[in-house]
Amino acid sequence: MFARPARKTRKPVTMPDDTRTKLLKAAMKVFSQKGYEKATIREICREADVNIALVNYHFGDKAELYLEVVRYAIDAAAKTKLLNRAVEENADPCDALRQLIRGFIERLSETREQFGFNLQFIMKESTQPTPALSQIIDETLRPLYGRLRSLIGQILSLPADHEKTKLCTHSIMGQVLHYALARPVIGFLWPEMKLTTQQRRRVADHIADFSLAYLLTHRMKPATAEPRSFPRKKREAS
Amino acid sequence: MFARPARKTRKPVTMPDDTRTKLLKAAMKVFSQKGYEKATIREICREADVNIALVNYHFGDKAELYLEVVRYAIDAAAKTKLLNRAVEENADPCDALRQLIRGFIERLSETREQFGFNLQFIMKESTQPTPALSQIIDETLRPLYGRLRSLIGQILSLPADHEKTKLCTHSIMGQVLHYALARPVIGFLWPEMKLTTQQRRRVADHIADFSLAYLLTHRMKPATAEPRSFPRKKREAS
DNA sequence: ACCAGTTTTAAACCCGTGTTTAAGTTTTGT
DNA sequence: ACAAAACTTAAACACGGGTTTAAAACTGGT
Repeated sequence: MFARPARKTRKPVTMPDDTRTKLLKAAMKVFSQKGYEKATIREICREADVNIALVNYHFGDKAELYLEVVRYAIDAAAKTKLLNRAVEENADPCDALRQLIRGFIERLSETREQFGFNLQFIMKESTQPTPALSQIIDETLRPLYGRLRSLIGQILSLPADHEKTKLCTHSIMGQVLHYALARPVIGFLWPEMKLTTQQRRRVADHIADFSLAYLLTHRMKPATAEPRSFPRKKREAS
Repeated sequence: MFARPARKTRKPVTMPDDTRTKLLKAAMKVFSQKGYEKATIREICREADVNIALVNYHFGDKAELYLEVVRYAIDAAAKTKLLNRAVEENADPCDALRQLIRGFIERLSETREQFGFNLQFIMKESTQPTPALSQIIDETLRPLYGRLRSLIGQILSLPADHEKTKLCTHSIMGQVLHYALARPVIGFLWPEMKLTTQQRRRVADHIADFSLAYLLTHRMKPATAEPRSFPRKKREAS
């Protein structure tokens, strides 16, 4: 409401260690578990074993702490280039797509890992966007979306921003996100379905098969003549 | 904490009209827009043009009001048998599936309509389940899930509880829910994409085409010999 | 007209939230 | 060694949430 007490020492001279990062880690954990709204700064501070006032001292307010956590997570995510590699290493766009889906699902699933839940993060806010949402999307989801689109465009022999390309892209994203987002619902409907490592792989391959069935039969220029039967269970090392 | 002032007149002798239903309608609206947590009793009462204390007088507390709203919505949903009709009226399971997807997307999209957002309701809770979730799923989502599964099982010539059947079912549900759930995300990635009535239809048909491509080429018994080319843009009256 | 029961009202209550204060303690530069 | 800056602490503050109260207004029956 009124002016904040002029304490804006963003980056102190000391090592960027101790309290600030303790808070970041704790916040990361709590935010990802509870979501922005339900996460309380008291719990974060308890988790970090730190005084309540310190989050305001170091970050200003809850929203800025959240943004900082997001940046932190994004940074960590940028280092795991799994998804990019999938595209670069595979000449065949179909293989790249399959790989991309696998990596995506892997990332979405490993919630407990230290840097695994970036995207889960994103989606948790998706039904009621936070101010951070647009930034998150800009910095992580949009490039991935573009990559996916150009890949699918390749397969379809269509431009990346063609409507059909986009529809297909969202069809695939929808399937992938479903398993990450609606887990509780799936749990009720399909109790035996635990997302173990193997099953994740099965699910990913299913999504790839399911989607390629359409993509391969709807390419615009059937360059290699007739729509050949699909390489359904084309397994390969990750 | 301690005993509630013994006012439990669930159904008064007077017509079940006025205040109680005003509250139900308002609560339905607000809950569906904001979700359980962020919806405030004060806003609901303001919306219903009614005193704050009345929700506690008529329903006990917020949770019971919520449950009552859920029951109300389920009841309303049961009356609109759009989805069931889609199955009964179409001999061809593919047509039934397309119709089902259309109806599903329609239901999910028309948030403003009086009884449109039952399912939106459900999904909003899916990332952070409320106590009501299990009941909702049992009473509405599960039968729909079963219907979808048996339909897909028919197309695939597989039992309804075969793993592949389930995977395909979730693939389709994933796509459909994606457009309802992750709307904000889609909005960022694809700003031109407004879900108008026509575009909803396009999306629904795309999902149907996209999914049938796989289903029709992976039936177990290719009863009618070769996998015939798909009836891609098979429009028909709703 | 009166009364008992039901419904409504305005005002509070209690609690948890994010935030701030004012005073302490530690660290740092000189 | 000493002062200034950085950091930490315990305690409050302000606000909004759900809930409750006690009294007023409204019924319907006799």
